[in-house]
Amino acid sequence: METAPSRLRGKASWLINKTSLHAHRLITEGLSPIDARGYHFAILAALEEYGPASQASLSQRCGIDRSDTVAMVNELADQQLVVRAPDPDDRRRNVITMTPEGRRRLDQLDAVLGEVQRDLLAPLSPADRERLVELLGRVLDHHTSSSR
Amino acid sequence: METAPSRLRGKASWLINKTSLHAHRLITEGLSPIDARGYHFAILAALEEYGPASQASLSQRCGIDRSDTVAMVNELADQQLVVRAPDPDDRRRNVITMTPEGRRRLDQLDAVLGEVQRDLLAPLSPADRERLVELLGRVLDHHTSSSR
DNA sequence: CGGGAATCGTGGGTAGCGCCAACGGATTGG
DNA sequence: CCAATCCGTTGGCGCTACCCACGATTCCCG
Repeated sequence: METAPSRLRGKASWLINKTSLHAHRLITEGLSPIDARGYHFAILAALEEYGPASQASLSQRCGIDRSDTVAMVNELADQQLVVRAPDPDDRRRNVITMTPEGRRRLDQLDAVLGEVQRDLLAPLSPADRERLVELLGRVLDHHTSSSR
Repeated sequence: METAPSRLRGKASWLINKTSLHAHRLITEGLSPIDARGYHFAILAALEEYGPASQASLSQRCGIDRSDTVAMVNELADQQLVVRAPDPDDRRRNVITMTPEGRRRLDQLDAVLGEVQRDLLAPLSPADRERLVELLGRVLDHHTSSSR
């Protein structure tokens, strides 16, 4: 196999993009057999951590576009993992609530994604994995706080 | 600002995907004003490091699909940064050669992308940036060697 | 209290990226 | 010499992340 140019290998943006592709592939491979996708996990996780919420706050918390959130909530509602009801206090809003099935589904997705993390970070020691997560978290915090 | 669910923040795949998006945004913002794109840099870098090459070896080295390489070489050739000529030794192949303008362009793109790296990794110390690049490099090596 | 600004859900559309299928021309290997 | 392979090229697909526009609702302020 021919090696990648060292100028590329040294660019963090290149490494991140390529790694992101691998991660994305692993995720869809792991999730599509059980008819799920990454966004489902994000939304369920937000519901579990913060309780019932409007679609707007879900999309803001998960970094998903409002339009796309509609589709995700549709899918989750179709699978009875979530209930969408108009908010009596503010009739512009929908209140999205996780069902018990949704709660179970969240655990299932978390297990699958945990497996994916292990595959993805296979060559790294536990300490190195933590270090990577910490570094990326710092980068992400910086960019999401400065842009908002 | 509402915080992302901790279940998401702990997943390396999520952090990587989000960071990749920021990187991608910074890159296109930096490159589109000068009518360039990330792939251009990749191909020029490969040509500089390994000399004239066929499109097939370029796409393999850069991890770009053969189809997309055609378009990229078209764009680079339109801008006189690269010359495409049939290979007399193997008439299936084209030999792609970087022009002096291409060489200069490579330096320009490298400068812009260097700036992007600085913006992207702004919150990290030089040592941390190196660490991040090293960790991602290990991950990437593992996945590209095991799949090929 | 009234009306303009902002918010929410929703539908529609767009652009780029990564990928695959297929083909004709050329070369290689058995 | 025939089959398998390689190379460049075209065309198309699916997904993701966006953006805009719209009606309905609520908020804010004069």
